[in-house]
Amino acid sequence: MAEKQKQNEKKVPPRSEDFAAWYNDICLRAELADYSPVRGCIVFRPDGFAIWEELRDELDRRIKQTGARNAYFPLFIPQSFLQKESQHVEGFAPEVAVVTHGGGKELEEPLIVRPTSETIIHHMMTQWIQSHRDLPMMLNQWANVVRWEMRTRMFLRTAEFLWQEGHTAHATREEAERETLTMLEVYRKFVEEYLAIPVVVGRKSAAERFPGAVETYAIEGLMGDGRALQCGTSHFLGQNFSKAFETRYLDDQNQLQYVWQTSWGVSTRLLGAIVMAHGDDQGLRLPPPVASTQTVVVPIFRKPEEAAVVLPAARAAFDALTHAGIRTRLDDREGLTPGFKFNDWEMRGVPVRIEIGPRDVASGEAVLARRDKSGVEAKSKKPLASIADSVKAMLAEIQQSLFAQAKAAMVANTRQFDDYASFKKHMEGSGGGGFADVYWCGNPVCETRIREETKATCRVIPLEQSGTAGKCLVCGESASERAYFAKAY
RNA sequence: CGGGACGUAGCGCAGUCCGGUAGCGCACCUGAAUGGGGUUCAGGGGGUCGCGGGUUCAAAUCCCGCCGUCCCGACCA
Repeated sequence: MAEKQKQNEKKVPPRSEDFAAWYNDICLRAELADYSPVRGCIVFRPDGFAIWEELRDELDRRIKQTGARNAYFPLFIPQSFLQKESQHVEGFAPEVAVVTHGGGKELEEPLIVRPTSETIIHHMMTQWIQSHRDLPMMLNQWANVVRWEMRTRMFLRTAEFLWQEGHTAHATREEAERETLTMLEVYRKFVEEYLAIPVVVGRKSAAERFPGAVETYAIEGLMGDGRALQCGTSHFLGQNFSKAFETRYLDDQNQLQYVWQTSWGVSTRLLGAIVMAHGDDQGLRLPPPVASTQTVVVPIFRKPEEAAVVLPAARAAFDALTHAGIRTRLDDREGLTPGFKFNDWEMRGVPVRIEIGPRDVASGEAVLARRDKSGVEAKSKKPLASIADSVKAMLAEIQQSLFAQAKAAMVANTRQFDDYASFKKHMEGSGGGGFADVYWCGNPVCETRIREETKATCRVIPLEQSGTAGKCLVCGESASERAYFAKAY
């Protein structure tokens, strides 16, 4: 009840007090999304969808640079397709939505609403691939998928979500493995550079692997509460699907061969990652590249004669910024105090706010307030004449600083443990606990014990290893690799 | 799917025990003043009390049934 009452107060609940309530409240208040009448589904409001659009456009460019091309496959998939790969069906069947009726009649074969598109895309690839000259085949699609989840959380887990799923087929194992890692690196760079969210990169344990994959790789971020969030995955599928779907080609020796495949994706979950990795007590803090409003101009005046000088100056600044390619808004709403507007735009995460009042017009300056800092550090005066240059430079600095802050938080929240008791004690505490960097022998029994006793799971086995061996945190047997464990979303 | 709570204005809630004119805060609309960090005052609009049935002169309130939502546990991008 206390949680509900907070939503009605003016102030955002402090992030540190109740992270879950804070997160929900921010998503709703900043108008990123709203609940829908359909259980488990959310509505993306314009401010939230704009972030997705910016992110999507940039990632789409980067994906195309690797040689993949976009296509679009149907939402409906024959139920029998899902059943062709045994691991795959086992993993997805429980959460699949099934269409049994259409046109007023029961369908001869039920259709599933795609939870992911491996099966239908591989089915089509089988038709399209005959020769080694048809390879590699690299496809990507931007689509919605449905997974019937029992528990949902805004952006992080919803019954329907938007994503990008890449599917590639290659002549050799080596080439497919290389593609898997290439895309993993595309995701790492994208999430770190564009969203300013630092991640750890690595391989998933067998238990966390994508159903049907030989190997799954992921990038994992750490959220503001110390819990981990999987931000993107890249799977090496081996020949599991090509054997199930008979996807074969004739090689240059005229021998029939099964193709080697990959799939990789990121979803609207990244919006949740942005909120949780950067947000603070005042609300959202958007990385400039994805902010639908990068800067807002707030004119300040009391009397009509002040408005007469301030408003034209504010409009001139707005025009200059817009012409410089900066996504700008002019907040000339009447009847709201400047203080209210400041708080409002801070809550919505706008990176730079520009205050223009009579004093500023007189001195030919404007007050710039940057969202990545607080207090006196956040405000500075800049000449109105070159406002666009100042804002542009500031946006770049903010991007760097948001990443640096998130990186520092991740480093501070990553701890090495070499005895199980202290690890367990640390993870048992309330809150996330951050990343635990530990030696693990690779035995699923040890992994299960950790999960059951601490709720932490193996997030990733980092690609970069020191090379030195140690003893497994749980069983004490020799372990050749370190793994990151954390409580995850 | 198991355990708990809840459903009354757009949102958050009181009223339910003990039946008797539908209430508060926020938001919204109008007006005036205010305006460099969440303004103030005045006036105003808005509800088949989740749905269906029953008891009663009378039901938000009591009884029965249904539906839905949220929280906690097992599975998941």
